[in-house]
Amino acid sequence: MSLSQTFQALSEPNRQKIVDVLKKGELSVSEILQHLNVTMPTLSHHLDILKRANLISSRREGQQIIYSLNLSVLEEITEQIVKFLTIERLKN
Amino acid sequence: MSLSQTFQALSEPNRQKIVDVLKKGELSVSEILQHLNVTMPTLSHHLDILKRANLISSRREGQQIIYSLNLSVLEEITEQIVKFLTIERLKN
DNA sequence: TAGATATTAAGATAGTTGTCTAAATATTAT
DNA sequence: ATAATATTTAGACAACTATCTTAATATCTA
Repeated sequence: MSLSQTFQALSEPNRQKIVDVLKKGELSVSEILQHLNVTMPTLSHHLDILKRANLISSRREGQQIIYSLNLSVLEEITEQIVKFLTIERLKN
Repeated sequence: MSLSQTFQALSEPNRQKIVDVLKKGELSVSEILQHLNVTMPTLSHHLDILKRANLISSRREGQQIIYSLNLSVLEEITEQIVKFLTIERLKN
């Protein structure tokens, strides 16, 4: 999973919102939809992008598909980003 | 400066490379160019995007324009991103 | 097995992005 | 002043993205 793909996945406001609402716990597609101003197919598309970036996972539960954050992946990504954005300088 | 704009600025591989080479110190446009496979105008465009995202600054030095990272901004952004990607959970 | 509910897939379209070439601007040196 | 060097601006274009409507698929319930 490349850092570019991660940044790209997170660069869209709706997708940031999805990550944000999933922090509180897993949700079905319909539940996520209530937090956004897009149609179901558009949401589905965004979920697909986040899934390909390995940021979220889904499982079927009866009629519904439940999405949740990949917590361990998020931790790794956070580390990677910190490493990328941190400049090693001489300490005084 | 929004988190979306930051992510968007950093989602392009050439721009990541620019940030990366500037970690070692400030460079002129021509010097940065040597690390990338694009034309000068394309590089100029990417520098503009990074500048608008407040990630880099430029100053003229004679015939050259010298670019450098905005270190304090990078630190703030890192904090923001960590905050965004970190999920507060109950500790056992 | 129908009908209802939930989600994804397909196809179209407008807007955005990355790239280039050519031209303009700014500084230095002759 | 003119020419040379360094960088940005303008304009064009192909590729990509976000969005929608319509259609297809999957599951549950009666």
